Amino acid sequence: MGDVLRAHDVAATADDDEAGVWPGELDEQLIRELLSDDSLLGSMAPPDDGSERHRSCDTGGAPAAAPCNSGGRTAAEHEPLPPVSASSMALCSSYSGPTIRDIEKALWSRPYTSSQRYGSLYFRRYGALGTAPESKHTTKVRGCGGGKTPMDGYRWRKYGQKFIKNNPHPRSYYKCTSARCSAKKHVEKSTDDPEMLIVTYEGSHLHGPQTTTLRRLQPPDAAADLPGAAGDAVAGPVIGCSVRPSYGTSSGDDARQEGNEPLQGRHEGRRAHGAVQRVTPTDSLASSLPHSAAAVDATVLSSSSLDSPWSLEALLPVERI
DNA sequence: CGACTTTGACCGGCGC
DNA sequence: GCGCCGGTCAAAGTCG
Repeated sequence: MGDVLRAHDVAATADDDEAGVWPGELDEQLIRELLSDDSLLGSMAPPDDGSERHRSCDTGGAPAAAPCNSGGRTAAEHEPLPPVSASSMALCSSYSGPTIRDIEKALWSRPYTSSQRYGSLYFRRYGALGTAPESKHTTKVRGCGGGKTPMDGYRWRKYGQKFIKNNPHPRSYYKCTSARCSAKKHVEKSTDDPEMLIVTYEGSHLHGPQTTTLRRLQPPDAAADLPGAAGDAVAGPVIGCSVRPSYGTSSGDDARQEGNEPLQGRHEGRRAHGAVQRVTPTDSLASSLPHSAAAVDATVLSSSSLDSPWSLEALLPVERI
């Protein structure tokens, strides 16, 4: 992490001289605000052993959950963490999500150097929130049973769905629910193999993986035997397949929708533009009830993914496109 | 009631 | 200029 800090400091200094487009103070203030969020704090546990147990970004293909912007944990390392509540302690004690090392690696997996990254020209052109073209990446993941999308530790809000030309399956559009985070993704089934989902991430997260909101917590009976759901409530970010019924993160819901065939009759005529499909609550519920956990692809919820939910194994980029 | 999804409409880029 | 297409918006609906 020290490397990140150093790079950040150097870059900030350089930028202050040049244009002040990306002042370090602003950076840290922003991060500090983001980290002040309880849900985020819970997910930002201290590194455990710093070992190579988590290989989140080794491949450079961790787009799925890599908070690849803003120096991630920088401010938190500068500042002592605020006192944590008992619940936060509980969160941390059972936390098995990304470590600082993961975030660090994610940061350094970016295809540009620190000077490029913080260069004023770069930010003048693309803005400071990580929406540069370089931050767009596509991965191919295996859908969880029924075409469900593995959760990637972030909370997404669906804001659109559309049928794309030459693909019988709809593409769903998601934004990160975190305030000021510009990360987006869209998910669509592969035309070649409906079991495979093509997930395209655009922009970068300004924060670590997110827990779900307490309001959305699953009743114990429904979540108890579900690897992803069980960890959801107490163990930080959820990675893996969503088996949550109708609520939870959107990344699970997208799969819920995509697991159903489009309503041919109603929207066939306007597929190419604005075509949408409606999934009845009954269908979505049935397809995502606990029993479907048995259908979860073994490669998705491997033991390693349970140990380190934020690891890339859990994020399942079967193939980087 | 708030969070979230659905879905028709709208907008801008691009090729012809 | 026109039409196609992908991406986004926002009101309405859904759910617990």
